[in-house]
Amino acid sequence: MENSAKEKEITSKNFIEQIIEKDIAEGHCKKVITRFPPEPNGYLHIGHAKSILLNAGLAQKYGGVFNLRFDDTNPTKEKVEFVESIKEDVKWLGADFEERLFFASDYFDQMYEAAVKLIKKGKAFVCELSAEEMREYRGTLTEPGKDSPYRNRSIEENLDLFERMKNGEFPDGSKVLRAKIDMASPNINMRDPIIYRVSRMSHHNTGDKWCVYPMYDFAHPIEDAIEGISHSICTLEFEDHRPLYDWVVQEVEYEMPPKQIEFAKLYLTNVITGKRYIKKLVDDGIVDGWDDPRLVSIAALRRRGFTPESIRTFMELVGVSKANSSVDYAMLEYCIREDLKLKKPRMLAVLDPIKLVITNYPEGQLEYLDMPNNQENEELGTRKIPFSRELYIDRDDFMIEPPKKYFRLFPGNEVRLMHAYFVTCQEYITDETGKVVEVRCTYDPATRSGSGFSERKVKGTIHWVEASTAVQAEVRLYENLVDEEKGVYNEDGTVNLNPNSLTVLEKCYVEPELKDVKAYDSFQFLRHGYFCVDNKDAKDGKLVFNRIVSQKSSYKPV
RNA sequence: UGGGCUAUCGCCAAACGGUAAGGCAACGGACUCUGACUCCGUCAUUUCAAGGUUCAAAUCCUUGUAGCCCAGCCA
Repeated sequence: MENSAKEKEITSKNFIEQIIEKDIAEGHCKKVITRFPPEPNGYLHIGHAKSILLNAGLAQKYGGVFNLRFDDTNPTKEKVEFVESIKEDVKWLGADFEERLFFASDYFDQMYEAAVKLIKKGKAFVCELSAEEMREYRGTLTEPGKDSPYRNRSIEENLDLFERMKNGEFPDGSKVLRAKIDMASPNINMRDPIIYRVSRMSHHNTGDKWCVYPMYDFAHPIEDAIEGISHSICTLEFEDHRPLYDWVVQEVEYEMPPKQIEFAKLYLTNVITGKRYIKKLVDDGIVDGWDDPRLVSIAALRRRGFTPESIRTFMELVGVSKANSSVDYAMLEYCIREDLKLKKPRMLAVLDPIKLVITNYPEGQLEYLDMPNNQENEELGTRKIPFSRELYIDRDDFMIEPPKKYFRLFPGNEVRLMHAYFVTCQEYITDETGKVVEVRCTYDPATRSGSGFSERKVKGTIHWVEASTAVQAEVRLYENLVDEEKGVYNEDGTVNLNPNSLTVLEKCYVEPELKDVKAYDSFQFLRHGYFCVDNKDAKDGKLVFNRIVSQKSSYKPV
């Protein structure tokens, strides 16, 4: 098959690709090696997905490799359960790290040696200032700091002290190892930064072997250098750390040192990404855990029914730059519609049912009609759908007094029942409150779908399910978790919640074909949008569908 | 008020001194057994602002303005 003209390619190169290509051209980089280096201290969200797919994509594009490395240098915050969930999410996104799964903690020996090397070069010293003193000596944003009184210890003393720190001879927080750089630097990160701290704590990977743990600024460049990372891609807030990164790789004397490149994080409009806010929502029972479909953790997106493909496309559309920006959620919705459109079967589902009785259809008769699974993709084949005298239709497909340009059912009007017959509304029945409970129609047998009938046309086509064979299901509709009008956060730091972020429809009817669906199966429900079987709640026998995204509609009732 | 970074359509984002790509959204219209999809059309005489250099500036220079990040023994 030829690529159709609609296949558009992004031809421009982002700034990182330009840097990499220049490095390759100038011989600074033999092989492109990238990495995603999460700290295993929480669940991944869509922001991480950008970094994962960026790094993995770059490696693939330039024939290099991509590593997954856990940056586990601070045992106080890390847990093995996060290691597992992160591995799962990265794989699900399709970022292939193959066997290259690494842990920063596996490099602790090398980092320790590197620290010793710095001490021997006179570039690091053991400091005994307390945390508060350290802060005072550091200076401020506008004033330089001053040298630690411990800065000029002899190399021998530093070596001895550092070894004893490692051996656990000193309590937590009593001593640190600091790089000797410049207390007057306008860049606070260069004011003799701490590179090792004492923490006599058990580590999830190395157990009780270590009593000292390296700081990020020291550990990270070494991790990158050990793995031969060519381009160490991180977010903007680390820009100020780059001089220190470069200092470390230079002083530890790595050949072909990695190059740090920063890009802007992904923000989405009207979503909550802050860990502490989400935690509060979970604790308060407002959302159903970290994988609540209204959230944008990878687990939530998966449960909601987003596909890895759609997220990859999204990241390509969003692009990479250094400008802080917030991408419209509609772009994500576009990507999932685009991905599912031709791949998924289009099914009949009635979310808010009213009964429709065809008075001139033989009682007790059940016929099966042919319906394509997806009219735009014949490969998905066809199926048989049952039809009889009694059906369900959606409440908003009938109106007693229709406004102008309403094409669906109303008294006296004829419409097509999708893939079935034309029906004309003769009367309707209401309950004591005036609510419509039943619509009574007559049908024209000559108008059967596929029969080639063309005597007359109808303006509206509505969807339906056969009443006796229909399967009951629960459908959950999601809206933004936050109130768009008011903005995400209040002045007091609380979140402006949208009270209608979740609508549960418990009495929906879907066609019998959907009886045996599996978790993560997804479908288009005609007129309603795309839906995914809930993998969590579907387990206890209930048939639960999450709406991934609604169908677009240009019809605006007046 | 020290340092670093950023500013191009409602939202992303190209353009690298040669006369403002593209996508999302929106809005018209055609088509339609989904008011969907598809198709066709509209949508920045101007790039945060003001000056300057140049035959030519979003791109270079100057001076401003706005936003983000940095003073963890977190990453």
